[in-house]
Amino acid sequence: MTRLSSYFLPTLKEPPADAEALSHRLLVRAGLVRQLGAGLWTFLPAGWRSHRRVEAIVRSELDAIGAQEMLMPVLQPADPWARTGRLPIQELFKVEDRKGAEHVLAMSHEEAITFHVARELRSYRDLPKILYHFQVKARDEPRPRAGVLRTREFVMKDSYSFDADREGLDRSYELHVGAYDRIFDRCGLEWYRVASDVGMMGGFGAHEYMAPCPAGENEVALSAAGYAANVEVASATPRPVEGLPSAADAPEAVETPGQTAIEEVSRGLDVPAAALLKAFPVIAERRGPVLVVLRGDHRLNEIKLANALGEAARPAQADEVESLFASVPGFIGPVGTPVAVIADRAVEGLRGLVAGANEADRHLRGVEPGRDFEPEWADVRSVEAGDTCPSGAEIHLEPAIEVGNIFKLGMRYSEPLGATYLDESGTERHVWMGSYGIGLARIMAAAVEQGADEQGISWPRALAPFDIEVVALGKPGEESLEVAERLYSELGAAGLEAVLDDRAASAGEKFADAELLGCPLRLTVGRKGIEAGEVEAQVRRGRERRALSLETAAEEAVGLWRELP
RNA sequence: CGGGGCGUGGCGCAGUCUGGUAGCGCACUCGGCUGGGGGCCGAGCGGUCGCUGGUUCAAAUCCAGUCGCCCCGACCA
Repeated sequence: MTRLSSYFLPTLKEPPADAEALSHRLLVRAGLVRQLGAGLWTFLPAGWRSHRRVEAIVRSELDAIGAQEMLMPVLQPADPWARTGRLPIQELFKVEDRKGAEHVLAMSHEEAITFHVARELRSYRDLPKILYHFQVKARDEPRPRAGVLRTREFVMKDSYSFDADREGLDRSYELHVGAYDRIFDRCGLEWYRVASDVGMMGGFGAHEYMAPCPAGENEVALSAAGYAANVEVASATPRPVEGLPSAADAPEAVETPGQTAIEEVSRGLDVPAAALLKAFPVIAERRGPVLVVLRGDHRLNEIKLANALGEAARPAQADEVESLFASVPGFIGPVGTPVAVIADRAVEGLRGLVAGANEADRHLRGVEPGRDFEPEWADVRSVEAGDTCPSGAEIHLEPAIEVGNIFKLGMRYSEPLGATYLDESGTERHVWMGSYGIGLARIMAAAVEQGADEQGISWPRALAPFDIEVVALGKPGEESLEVAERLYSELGAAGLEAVLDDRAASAGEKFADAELLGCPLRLTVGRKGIEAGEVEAQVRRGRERRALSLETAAEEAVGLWRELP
């Protein structure tokens, strides 16, 4: 019997002063987690129960798609990391053993799993395989933050798929899509699967699972029509420009002394910011100088630009603007520029625009893309609230936390680590891989953020540390404790995990702590209730109360519990 | 890595500017009352003032260094 009188659940009236994020404050206050160092967190008994519930859900859905659980070490020899080129990663913890041999603390397990697969899987008959484990990941984060949301050590479920060809990888990926959708549904989260950037690793496709919450580090673009994308890659139709100046036969120079900012030129010439052409001089790694042109009220999205260029680019320095772009910082524009121009699609078809004249204190008006300069068109701007999605619905932006990701790796690891197999014709081929991660603590934190109210946490039924909290009121020795214990046992017999508040504390303290801990259902047993033949039930979410009959309280409570979210 | 802030009983804070007996609330212990929304009375326990060095008759307070933690940004394979 789990009794609060002896359970290690140190609740706090006030959150630690340095806690800002809601989940951080509440997980600490409710006695679920404690900090050991920057980005290093201990899960106390009740917090670990929640964590394990998440784990159990993840495990059951992965097992259901035929994935096989295993376990790989955190401490690993550095050599495979050197071979895949990941050794220089800043976030990778490096350690030496007593002999001076280089090791790492794994931040993920592609190297380890591929190492094994390369040795053990030889034939197309051995494929496909999906392998996974729950393991601590170590990352030397430049900036841990927000409690358990971004830490230097955390438990992740990561699975890896191994297939003979691209079609096989697609199938393994789709299996994970299904499993992940079910996992986040079962966890009771509001979530979105969004297309994501494949990043510097390349790869063949990736999605992120995002849970909207105020402490989220990412931003997702959502629409009522079901559009969902990470702003890193989101694409949308811009709001039309209002008050565009009339078109001209040819660009005409105007004096704009000292007006280097969009806002200043807009005011000086009395045209909307959207009628300006914003020009970003960048230096691409291989292509060299490129002038990127956007609508004046839009922002450049560096990730989309890198994807459009097919390589990374950096902003040009002031001296480079003069030497390479033959222009003047603040007055740079696409008309007459000696370098290649990439223009955002939002300016396609617009006329009567204003652009920098590539001379100090002058702009051009009446500019028309396609006539006055010939750009390469690309979608390189950041979407913003008020844009419309492909189905025509308005887009809004929300902060969200990434709770999972799925990634088509291809042969990124099987090549350097020599993971090959012989196909039906006896030809040696590389294995096609995918990797799929889920952060367990982040699911907890997201659930807390999404469900909390003024009183504290309100867990989704599937993740609560306990299904039901039974509160026994009255002085020690009174009948209510006996009744509460009986109720606890009946709930256990019915398959629910309860916790009993048998502490010698006042009713107010017990209620406050129960609402802080956030179990979905609270049953209160007190003298008055017993005399009236009743037990009070309070649903945590909404805090609605109702009376249950003393005799059938357990049975009624189980029924009530099953209806909860 | 750039910017900002904070380290004083378990938690939240005051005291630092202007050097002179370390304080408050909560928590905790004991006794009593109360017993359906953090209740009341009384008596207690508990602090190397992050650390090191310096200045001074005297340092939580001034100076130098250092460590730790938080927030914003950058970064986030």
